[in-house]
Amino acid sequence: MFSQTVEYALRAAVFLASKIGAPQTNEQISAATLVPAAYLSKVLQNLSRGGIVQAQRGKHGGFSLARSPRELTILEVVTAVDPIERIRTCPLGLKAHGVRLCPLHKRLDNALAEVERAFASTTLFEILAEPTKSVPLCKFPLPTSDQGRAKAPACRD
Amino acid sequence: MFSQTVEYALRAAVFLASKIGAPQTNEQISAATLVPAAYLSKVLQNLSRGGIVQAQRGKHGGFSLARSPRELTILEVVTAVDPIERIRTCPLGLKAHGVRLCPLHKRLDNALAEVERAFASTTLFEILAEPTKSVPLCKFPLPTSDQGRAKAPACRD
DNA sequence: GGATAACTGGACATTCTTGTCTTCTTTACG
DNA sequence: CGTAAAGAAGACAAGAATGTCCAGTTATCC
Repeated sequence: MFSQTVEYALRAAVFLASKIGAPQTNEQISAATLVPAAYLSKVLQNLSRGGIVQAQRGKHGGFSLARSPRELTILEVVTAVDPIERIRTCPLGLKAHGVRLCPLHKRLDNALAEVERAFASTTLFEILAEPTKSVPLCKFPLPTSDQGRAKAPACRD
Repeated sequence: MFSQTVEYALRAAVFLASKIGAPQTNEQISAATLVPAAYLSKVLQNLSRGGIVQAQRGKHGGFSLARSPRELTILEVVTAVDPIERIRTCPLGLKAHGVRLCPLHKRLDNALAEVERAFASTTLFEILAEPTKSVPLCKFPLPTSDQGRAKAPACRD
């Protein structure tokens, strides 16, 4: 139900959030997130236009998050590439319905609202900070011992 | 975020729910729901295969709900034409993630689960029974007086 | 049983999403 | 300044979703 583009954008954003201060090239992001490089560059362009990431051309260039992972939400990433379209007026174009949606569309819109709310309430930071055995984008599970727990393990880079 | 097909299927299902005992032809449903007739017939075929509606060929034929509106949920209609695909395994195909989704995909899947839950908890009957000024698929708002409140107003047919 | 009404199924067209490729521009570094 | 690294932009290809059309099949009625 979420588009491929949304999935790709989130992978890229989460990856960049784990690389603060170190711009990543399209190739590097592609390798880490398993998103086709040629398409990823389009997605990153949209994220750039949407103010989610910053692009730097030339040698030593690449993409980096434009804002702190602590304030960047899933919703903002999604909105930059494939905005959730709330149902604001009757899809049948019935004038009588206008702003007041019928019970059917009210429920559909409520579901959209709930998704929006959920996405708006999670930051990239939270996703990276969550203790889990499945580190985002990481091939290897966290060691169960507490060796190397000092910081999140570096993965796929 | 919901496909056109889902929107169309729900319109048709709600309409049929308001016409229990009276099969409606593809043309009638199309006229009432403003769904292109040629495409609607495909949607209805899927609803038929999914056991949501019953098709009757020949003169006086048409489509009718296969089950009671009181037990038919939005989710069942949606599932028949365009199932919500929950995220069950890591979309990157990382073996280490397997069944345990990473925090990112866990949240995406939670959103899907929430939509599923919301859809599963609403029946077609509830949608028709809800007191509102915007009757589903109906061109005209309910009269504010209580004349003609005996049953839901007939609309678009 | 013939005519008519209606769904069925398949072929086709159109549009949108996803994906690829090539050329251009910008930047850093020697 | 020249070269190489990198993103930007546009054209194009493939596939899926949406939409249209038509011939075939089934059911009812006279």
